[in-house]
Amino acid sequence: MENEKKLSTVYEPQNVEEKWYQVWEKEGYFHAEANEELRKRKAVGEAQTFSIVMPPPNVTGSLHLGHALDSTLQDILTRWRRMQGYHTLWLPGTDHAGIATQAKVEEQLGKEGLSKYDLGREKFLERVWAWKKQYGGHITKQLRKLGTSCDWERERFTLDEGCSQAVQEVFVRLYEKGLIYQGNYIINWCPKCQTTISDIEVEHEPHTGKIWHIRYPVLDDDGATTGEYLVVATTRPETMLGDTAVAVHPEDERYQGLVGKKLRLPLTGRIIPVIADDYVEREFGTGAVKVTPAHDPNDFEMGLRHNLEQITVLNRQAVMNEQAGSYQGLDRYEARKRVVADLETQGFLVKVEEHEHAVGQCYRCDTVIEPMVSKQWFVKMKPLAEPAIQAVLDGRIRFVPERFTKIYLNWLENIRDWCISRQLWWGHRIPVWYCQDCQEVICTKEEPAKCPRCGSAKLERDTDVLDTWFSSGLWPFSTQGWPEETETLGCYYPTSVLVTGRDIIFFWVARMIFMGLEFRPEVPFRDVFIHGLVLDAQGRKMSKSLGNGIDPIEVIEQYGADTLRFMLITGNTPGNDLRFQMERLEATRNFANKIWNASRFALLNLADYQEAGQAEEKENRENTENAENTVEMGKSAGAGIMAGVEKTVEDTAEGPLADRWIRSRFCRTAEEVTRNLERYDLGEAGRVIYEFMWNEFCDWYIEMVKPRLYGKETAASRRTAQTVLAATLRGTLELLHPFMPFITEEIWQHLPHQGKTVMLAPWPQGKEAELDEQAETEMTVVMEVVKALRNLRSEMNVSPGKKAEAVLIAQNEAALAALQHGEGYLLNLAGLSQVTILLSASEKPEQAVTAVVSGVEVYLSLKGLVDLEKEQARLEKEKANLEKEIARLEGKLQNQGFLAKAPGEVIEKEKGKLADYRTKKEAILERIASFTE
RNA sequence: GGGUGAUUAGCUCAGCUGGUUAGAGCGCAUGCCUCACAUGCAUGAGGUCGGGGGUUCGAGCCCCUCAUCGCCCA
Repeated sequence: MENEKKLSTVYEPQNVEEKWYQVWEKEGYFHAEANEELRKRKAVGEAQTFSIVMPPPNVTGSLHLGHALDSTLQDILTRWRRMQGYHTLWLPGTDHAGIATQAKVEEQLGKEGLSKYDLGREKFLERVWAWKKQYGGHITKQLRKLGTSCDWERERFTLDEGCSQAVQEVFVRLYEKGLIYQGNYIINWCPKCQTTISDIEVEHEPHTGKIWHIRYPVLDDDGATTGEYLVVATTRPETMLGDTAVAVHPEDERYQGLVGKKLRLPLTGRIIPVIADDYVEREFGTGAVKVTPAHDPNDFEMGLRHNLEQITVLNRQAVMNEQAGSYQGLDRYEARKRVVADLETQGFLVKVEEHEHAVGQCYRCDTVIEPMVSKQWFVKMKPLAEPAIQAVLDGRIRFVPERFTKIYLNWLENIRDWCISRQLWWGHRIPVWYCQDCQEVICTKEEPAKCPRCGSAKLERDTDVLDTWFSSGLWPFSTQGWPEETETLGCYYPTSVLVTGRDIIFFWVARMIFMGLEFRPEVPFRDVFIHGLVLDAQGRKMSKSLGNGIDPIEVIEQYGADTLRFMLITGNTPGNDLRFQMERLEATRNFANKIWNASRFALLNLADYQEAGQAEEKENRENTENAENTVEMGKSAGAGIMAGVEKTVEDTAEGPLADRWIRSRFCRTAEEVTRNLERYDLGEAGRVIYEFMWNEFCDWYIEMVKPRLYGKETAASRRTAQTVLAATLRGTLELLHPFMPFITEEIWQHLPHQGKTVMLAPWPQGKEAELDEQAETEMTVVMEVVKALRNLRSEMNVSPGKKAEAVLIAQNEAALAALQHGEGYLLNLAGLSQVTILLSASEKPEQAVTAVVSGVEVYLSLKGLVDLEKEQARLEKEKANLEKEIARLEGKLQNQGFLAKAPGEVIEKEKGKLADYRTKKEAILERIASFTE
């Protein structure tokens, strides 16, 4: 029995969450309508739409905390706007993730002792599709557990038919416009993944390596050695086999005489020139650099400037090739050792030093990238970047927080062409065919039957696929049916906001912007809302290798999705990283539990509160009859009372102080939450609700209305309390719903309400009529007095059960009124048997301890218990405190500069404070004096 | 090297356009199983707001500079 009772006081999210998600999805609450009528109504301003495309997670991946944060933010915005009456579309989907997915399937094949070449392209792709089918639903199921209210009916996949159409269309159009070209350039080659990767997929990690100083013999005009040497410094000696020059700075005096001279490359004996190029940093190494145009991006550029030969010495496995002479067949690191050893024995090695430098690695597998010259497809970036820069500069697209604008602009302003071909099989195959007879290059959406130039039918398609980000870049419109002019596009494009992590601005955000601007008349989204990363408790990135990752699904199972969501978004401010701390998770779980118990309290006291509106109540019950977890909440009120609630709430303008106060506070809270949501400060919005719910609603309001609910006052008073309690709790749950969708729905269903789901309840707005300045001021006085009394009790060790007597002396009429209105609360909340409220009494209590709050002298009678010395010490301390403040304020108010320059209201405020402190001090002094009499 | 963020209570973080006796949660101390909640209630202790300059009547907030940590770019 006792056990059972204990259980019921704890909120158990598991059943609740599962249950409600199914209802929501089944009822179609997530679905966004798109039709001509809506488009027209939107056009004339009769309807508003709100749309987000979800950053598509890797189709075969699992949810991590980054997704959880990202999705929670999007869900909050979507649910909030939906409640505000917007037509909302949150479009979900997944990404085919070229390299990642292919690698997983290859790994699987490897376990069977097979390689993709054993299967061939077609069979291999069948395997990948099968893999996708098997694991592809995993992450979307996980997203559902989180409560995401996205329109699953519109779920898309970057490799589905529609998206593929869009990709082909875009490729062909860019090709025809000359913005896609094929060429031999230096690219980043990953020897492990066996594909090119783009510049931003290369990560630069600092490494402690070595730098070798090598002497290259100088030749005279006849090709004979002069006995002179030019010493170069390099971190990659093995690439010297592909050197085609040595470069020095044109103004470097040390080497003035050498420019134009020839050198004999050690080991190979090749004759190479000394060139002058201002790329060379004079201070670095010896100021002379070997130039290997085929294996270094900077050398490549230099090579173009000086028309140098490109000699490729490494093959695609990063093994030395036939150009490497006797080093052929050696891995690049093995070759390095051999080259160095040979240089040393042949006397060309001058010295070796420790050297810290950045090494480019593959973002996926960490393998050191090999820059290589290779024939690849590129997107010409300058013409595309320009409008993308402009759109942000002129404010058509806005970054939130604003500081990310600069990061975006910097990148686009220094952009290089984008290598988009990948030597993979899993992806969008490049829509280009080569005529085997006349070498014609044919770029077209439909497979051509014959060569348009020579008529040959011997056509072969390009074997490469496109960078995954190429298709992701089209996501905002490819998912909405483009290139068709669909109703969805008409209703929901441009999208309202893009929500994503700051690590993905270049990869994705920038590309969507320039693609969107190129292919649609408008920007793809208005706002870009950037959030930080979720780090572990020590502030490190979560990673597989560190093993410090936390599985959001485990968290959800243990604490509930509501808790995870709320914890993730209230833990920091926009754009900043978040440390994931279990302690905070527990604190948030406690908040959920607090809501649960406050609601239990409310429902227990609303059991007889549903007589009116029987019919609607019945309907309402039908909606919630599967609410099994809440048997104890079962006797809930129906919706029919709503009409009565509205009316009664307004009537309370003259009603009990507590009611007027909480309604006023609720209105302000609603306003503040809305304001924060509008500026994307979701964390602050959440915190505001938390504070209202816990501190004001639970700690004060509920405590204040208990006597009324327990029938200690009139029936009318009880009924009003019920009305306000129900309406305020319901409203707070509505405010909280976007943040904690499950628990709010569960409870909302049991409270008096209208409609079928809190998801579609109107967003609470602060009603002007319910704002009540006076009630707030009076309640502040009451609360301060209660706190003062509690403090006195605590300091004087008055046991909690013991009732005490208090005398309160108001120092002005307003305070007097407040105390009179709040008398009942004072008795209850401060544990008093009796309270005497006076206006400036001549006689003050004898056996009592004292405190002074704004406008009120507080006396707690303690017959025979007052330790005079202790009490005096306490008062002296308070006096000192006040004197310090008074001195500070006096100084301030005597400062002519302050009086002359500060705004009037600030001066008034300071004067008010000073007067208040002086009155307090007055009272304290009087009290102290009374002891010494 | 360039850019950027952080630095506020023991810990994790708030502090919006400069004016509060600088806040919260956790932790800590003390007292409470008060008929919604001990995942709770009440009370309290704890901060020279990283250092140094400056602007201002007034700086946690603005400017300069230095330091430490982190991220991005080269």
